[in-house]
Amino acid sequence: MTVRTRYAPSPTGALHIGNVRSGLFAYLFGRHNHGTFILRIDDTDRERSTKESLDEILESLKWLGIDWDEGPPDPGYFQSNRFERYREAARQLLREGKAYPCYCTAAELDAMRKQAEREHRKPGYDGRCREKPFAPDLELPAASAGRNYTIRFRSPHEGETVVDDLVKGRAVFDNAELDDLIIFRSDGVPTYNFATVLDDADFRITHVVRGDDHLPNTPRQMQIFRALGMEPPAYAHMPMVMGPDGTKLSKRHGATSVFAYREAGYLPEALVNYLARLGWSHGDQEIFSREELIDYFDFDACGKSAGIFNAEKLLWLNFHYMKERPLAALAREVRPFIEKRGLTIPGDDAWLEKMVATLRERAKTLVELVDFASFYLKDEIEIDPKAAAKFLKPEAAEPLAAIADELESIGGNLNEESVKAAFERVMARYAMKLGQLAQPVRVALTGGTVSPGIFEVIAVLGPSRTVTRLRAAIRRLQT
RNA sequence: GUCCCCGUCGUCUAGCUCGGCCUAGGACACCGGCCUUUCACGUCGGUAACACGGGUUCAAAUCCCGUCGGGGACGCCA
Repeated sequence: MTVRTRYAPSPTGALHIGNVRSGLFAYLFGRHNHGTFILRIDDTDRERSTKESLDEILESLKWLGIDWDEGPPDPGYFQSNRFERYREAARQLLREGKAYPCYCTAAELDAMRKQAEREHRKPGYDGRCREKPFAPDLELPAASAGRNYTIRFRSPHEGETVVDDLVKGRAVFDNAELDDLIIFRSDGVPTYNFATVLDDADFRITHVVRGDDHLPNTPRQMQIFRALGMEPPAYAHMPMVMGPDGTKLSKRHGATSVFAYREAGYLPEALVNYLARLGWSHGDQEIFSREELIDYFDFDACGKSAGIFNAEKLLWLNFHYMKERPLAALAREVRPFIEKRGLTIPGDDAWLEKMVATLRERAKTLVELVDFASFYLKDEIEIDPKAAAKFLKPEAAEPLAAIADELESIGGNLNEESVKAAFERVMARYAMKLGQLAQPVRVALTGGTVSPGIFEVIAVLGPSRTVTRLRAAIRRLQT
């Protein structure tokens, strides 16, 4: 049997990193088994579904490198195009007496829930319309017809439903606990639990991989499968991702969308590696290529407990992947972040690569790298007054002038080696240590006391900007 | 409240299936040393956990029971 897995996001908002992790696991399991990975769009809620969020979801998945074998743009993979199929299935259940109309109003249901809560029972539907007679060829509700009833699934009350979960193990639900859920709303729209079952059935999904917040839905979905005369697929419920406060990760925990991480200068490999490693492991290994992830992925190696999202570890992984990227590729990634700030790059690709090379071990994200790069990119630098007070003192003027002259005469032959030689000559002349000369130069060239190695900085900056800045600093300390 | 799930360093985890190799390993973070022109990188070292209580056993992080704690679900949302 060929494995078929699916990911079924709702286009009602940004693609959330907690949510996309379930998709990643479904993808990895599918690929690991040389199966088919399907993307399906759960857009039954037409009110909240938007084209924008659909586009964002698709683009986020592509950015992460999660590619699907079946799905959009094929219209057959949108729930909104499958309504007739859901209606047909609902009519079948009605004919067979496995579903029934419910005429309760929202207010009645609400009162029912409150009552149950008072009596310390599970709030749920009490089945008051369950035994009312109805015509087996009853029309389905429709918004246009204004039919004021819903269709409920007649859930078996006897026995129990067993979920043999691939991650969690066996979970047993007493059928008496499961109330009759609505499968069709009064406006003629099928509900999630019903549409999902039909989709999983029709697309011949063999393994449903999703977050464990869906575990309580599973016995209900299994019952619907059986009522429809089909066997349910296998289920794998992944533990959820929590925020630092230990509750379900949500917007109030800060950046949670895939786009937000892309904009913050993260590399997709880092996010994928992090998400995969949260809740799954392969011995002591921390770094995984996509191929390794696919090779090693297995539900047996998935943990059962929820994990807290740790931004620091993601940062460390991102740093790792930035160092690992070939320089030219990293420079290409950096470019748009520079442009986004309205800065221009004063050199060609080779220059940009040299610049990036000096910064890549000092930045954990692309954004941070560009933050550090501003002294390379701007014509006018701002000198930190505290740094100036400490290093740009009158006695620095002479050596600074000397190094400026040296560098000016090197001119076009300037490189790390020739800069180093120039520094050594000046240090010898004034009997200085490298630190005594390097710090004032650093402040003059970068505006602060922290930067890449001073020889590299000068080599990247080039003779003319270097000399200009040195002389500006000399003028500054003389006034 | 009811049902379901979960419980190893602050965090992610290895070990738990088949009890002894665990004076519990790795990673992030943190602290300290080294390297050093600053900051980083790197490198070396350190602090830090089997939720608790009962069993079973010669022996339990590993098996059983209970307690406590955390999370999730209880919608004409998905």
